[in-house]
Amino acid sequence: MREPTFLILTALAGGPRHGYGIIQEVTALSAARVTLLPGTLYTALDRLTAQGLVEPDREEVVDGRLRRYYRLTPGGLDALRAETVRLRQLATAAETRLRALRPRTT
Amino acid sequence: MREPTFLILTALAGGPRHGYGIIQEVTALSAARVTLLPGTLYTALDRLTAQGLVEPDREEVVDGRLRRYYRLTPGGLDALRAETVRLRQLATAAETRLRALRPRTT
DNA sequence: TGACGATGTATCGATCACTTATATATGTTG
DNA sequence: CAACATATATAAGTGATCGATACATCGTCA
Repeated sequence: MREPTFLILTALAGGPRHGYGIIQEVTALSAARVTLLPGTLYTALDRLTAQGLVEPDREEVVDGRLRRYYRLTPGGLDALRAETVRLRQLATAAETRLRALRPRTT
Repeated sequence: MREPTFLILTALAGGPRHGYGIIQEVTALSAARVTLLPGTLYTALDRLTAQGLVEPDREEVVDGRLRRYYRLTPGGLDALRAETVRLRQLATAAETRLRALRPRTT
């Protein structure tokens, strides 16, 4: 799973969101480091839906504009949990080696 | 940067390694979760060399077989550090949301 | 009123890292 | 002598993302 996909699932862990809302949420939770492009978002939502990690929630019309909401499935939540563990393990493994590289330089 | 690339840099943070040695190192530090394939490794080494993150170290012949060693460049070390911070932040952001999802279920 | 930017969804082509498969060669082990 | 570990290399294919474009509504500003 790549970064944009991971961030989409993370955003949806905060509750159902519509596409544009996910973009804003991802911008916020990544401290503006990642800005989802429409091409990435909507193809990812289709793919995640096909994989059963995400599902349509509801549709609303606000100010004449359609909002299509999505939510995490139980499987999507599991996938997010597993992926989070994986990322933390990767980070920890690298941090251990980086720390060993400068043993008390101070 | 994808997982295999990250693990290659992490392996090289432990000192210069030759290709096959990197494969073994990555298997070890990922707890056998990731097994680098030759196609992934050698194309990644070429790419990382072209990007200046890795450079040739030395060559040895052991038991009639060539070993081509690589080492991290200062830029490669910086990239690994930055990437590690990024992964840690991603994991932390997701963990925060996952924790909020079940507030003291016990 | 007319242009621009924010909101909102959609799709196509290109890129890039990775996978899969294959190739070649040597040393060790059964 | 066959199978496996060691060691490097490359070509074809896949899949997620990027970049670009498209279309429509609403609010703002000149």
